[in-house]
Amino acid sequence: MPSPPHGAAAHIKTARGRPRSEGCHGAILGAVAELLRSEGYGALTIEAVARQAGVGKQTIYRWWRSRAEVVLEAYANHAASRVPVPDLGSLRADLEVFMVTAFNRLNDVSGPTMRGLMADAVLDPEFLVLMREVLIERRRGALREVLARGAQRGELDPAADGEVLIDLLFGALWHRLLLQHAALDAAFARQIVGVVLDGARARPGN
Amino acid sequence: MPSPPHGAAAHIKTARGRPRSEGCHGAILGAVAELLRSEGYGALTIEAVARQAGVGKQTIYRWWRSRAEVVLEAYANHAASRVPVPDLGSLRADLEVFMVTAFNRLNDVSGPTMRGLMADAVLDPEFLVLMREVLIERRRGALREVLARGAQRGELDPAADGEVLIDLLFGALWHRLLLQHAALDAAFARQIVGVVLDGARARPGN
Amino acid sequence: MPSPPHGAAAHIKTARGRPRSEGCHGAILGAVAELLRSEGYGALTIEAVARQAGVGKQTIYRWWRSRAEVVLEAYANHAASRVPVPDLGSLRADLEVFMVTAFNRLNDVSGPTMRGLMADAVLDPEFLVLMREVLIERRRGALREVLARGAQRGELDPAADGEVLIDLLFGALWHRLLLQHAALDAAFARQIVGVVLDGARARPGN
Amino acid sequence: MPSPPHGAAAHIKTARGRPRSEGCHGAILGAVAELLRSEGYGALTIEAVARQAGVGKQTIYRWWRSRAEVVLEAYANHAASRVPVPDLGSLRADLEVFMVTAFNRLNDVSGPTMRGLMADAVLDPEFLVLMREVLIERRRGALREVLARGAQRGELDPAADGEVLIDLLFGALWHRLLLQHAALDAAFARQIVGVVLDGARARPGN
DNA sequence: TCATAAACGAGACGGTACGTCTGGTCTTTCC
DNA sequence: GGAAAGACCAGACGTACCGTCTCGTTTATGA
Repeated sequence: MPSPPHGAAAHIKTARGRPRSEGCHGAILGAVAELLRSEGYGALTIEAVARQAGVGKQTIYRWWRSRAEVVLEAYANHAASRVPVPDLGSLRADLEVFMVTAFNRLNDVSGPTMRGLMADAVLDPEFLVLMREVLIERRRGALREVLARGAQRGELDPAADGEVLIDLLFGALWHRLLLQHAALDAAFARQIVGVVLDGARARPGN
Repeated sequence: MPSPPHGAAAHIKTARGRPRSEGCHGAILGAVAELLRSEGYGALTIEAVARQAGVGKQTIYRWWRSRAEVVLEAYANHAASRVPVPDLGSLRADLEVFMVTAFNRLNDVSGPTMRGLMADAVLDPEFLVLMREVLIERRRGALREVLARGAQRGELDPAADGEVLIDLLFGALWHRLLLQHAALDAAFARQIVGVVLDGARARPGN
Repeated sequence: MPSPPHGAAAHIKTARGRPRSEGCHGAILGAVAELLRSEGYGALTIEAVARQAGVGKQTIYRWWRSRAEVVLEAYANHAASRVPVPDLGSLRADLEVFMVTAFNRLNDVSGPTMRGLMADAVLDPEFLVLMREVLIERRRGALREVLARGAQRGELDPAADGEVLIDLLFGALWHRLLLQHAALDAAFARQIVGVVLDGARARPGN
Repeated sequence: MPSPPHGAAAHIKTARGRPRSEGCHGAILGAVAELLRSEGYGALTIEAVARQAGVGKQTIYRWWRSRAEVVLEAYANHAASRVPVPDLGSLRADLEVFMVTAFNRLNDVSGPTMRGLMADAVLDPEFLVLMREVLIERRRGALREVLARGAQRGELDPAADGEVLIDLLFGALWHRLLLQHAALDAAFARQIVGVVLDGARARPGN
């Protein structure tokens, strides 16, 4: 993420005085990553980040508007910038791989962070917009690509609305991620892709 | 909700001391409803509830463990106790009606509350368990009933896993509710039910 | 009192960050004085002081450890810094004037405050030490001076222990102040000084 | 102390209903003594006493008005009922023995309790009256007796005011007890009695 | 013998204040 | 003139006691 966040916009002019320290910026993001790892999202307060990073609170507020925005950038930096788009020649295979890849990342480390970000987004409309743009939309785009490739191959009913399919697939993912009532595993990936492609309706000929 | 909440559990025996006042209990829930309506989930603090209800803070903590638990009970009391299960003779119709009914409730008033509850559940594992039990599971049960009726009628592929279908349908609902990137309307209900039943795969004969 | 109170100790070095606001410090002491006057020692809570001074509670705790310490400083500021030491050429006259002066101050305004401070000191050993240092010892010193002058003039029995005389005189003062069983008036001053100098023993020659 | 305390006054009439339990009364006083010993005056709350005594709070309030009143009675019960009045044939000896006896009791166990009672008395005028009556006045009376005996023997200057002497002697005692700046020991007893009887003034002939 | 009435243990109740924590903002000095 | 440091106002947090108020139960007296 390039991240000249809020306020800094349109600093095309000379930028007098001491330039903003990239070192600070990095130290803050590093502190966030460290705290997420060691204490969890709940313990992540602006004050704790400032302490951990050896930075004044004001410096954090100069670059970001809220805890959630810092975390979002720290998270985006480290892992999410590239969402790989599989291309195996089959829509079903592509979707399954895509979902399993996403599941794996969530199960490994990023699950708690994503859950925390979503919680903050729900309570903070301004951040919700940002998160949709830099996190959600990026992933929807990747999935959209997969679907488009399938459509080109003629694997998709032309009447199907891609956005709805994306809502179904990501919806199922987020549902289990947030509620934790069942695992995000390969079986689940296969099942939701199966239903979304084939439907659950009984068919005479089967 | 029957709700002899925490600590009071299983006091079938004598129940000594002054009994807890149902009046207080109700006043608190009423205050929560009022504050949710007038100020929103964010402004809902224990202190504000106590003030509004004319009650000591300790009295709230005596009945509930956290803000989220009070809200959950207030919400469950007023609207959620009865989840209607449509029975129109067709699985597709039943599902569509079920989803549209849910959407309407969310669009009318309970959307913000549900979003707030989910945010708290994500940050508080203890509450997550409670919320799954009294809110989520109740709704899943209703949907499960609808699916079971369809299966009995032979409308469902016997190989389909009901829980997965439920995750897909509720996942899509929660996804749009939380991210607010698109409306929860009848069209969306029709679309997701359509995909879940028929699949999005292109079919030669169609 | 110069008063860079607790925690700030020995900051001879640079003192980074925003310096503590003398304005706040003064506003708090002013609020304490005002509340003591209008509501009395009992009504003086940290929260009331913060409210009256337009200050956060934390700011009070940053400067002082307890209610009693704030009051002590407020009191010391306004009245006690200078304990006048009379010098009339006679030990008896000096002692009587000293005691009457002290009585007058207590009868006018500072009586209730001194009683409150003593009550807190009795229940809080840490504060007791502080109070002895900045309030009691200062006054004992003044009385010690008076006695020393008398001794120089040869008016005191060289065998007499000054500290014991001070305990007797201040003891009598505090006794009536705390128990309120009799007035602190000029007659009492004359009487205790008389006994302490002359004794109450019957003497043949008298 | 006979102690049919407050409210019960003048029940000449039949006294219907269940009579007050002497067992409770005793259990409460015992709990107070125990708590004073083990936790100190500061930790002594009505709730703690009720818990320790296995008694409802209301029962305590039925007999006494405040914490201080319970403590006062517990203290008076166990030690203070009899203030011994020495009679050795000499005023000086009687006074010294009286003071040393008092000092010893304070140094042994009752010091903290007396200090706590005084702190409460200072903050609670109603209790101050009670404490003067049942604690202070009793002791002043004993000392008054000693002085009267001395006067009868012609050992006291007839012009001396006994109350002032008492204020001086008890004042010195309380002063050191409350401020803890020096020990209450036999030397101090001898010194204050010496000054009060002989005076500290230099005398030509001595 | 049984009704009345007060005391009892228990603990919920409305309050008040506590001391702590965090959020955002501001005000210094240092670089 | 940016940045660290940290003081500032504000206000919620959860806890501790306060003194009062129900409860159901117990223990007396008096009808």
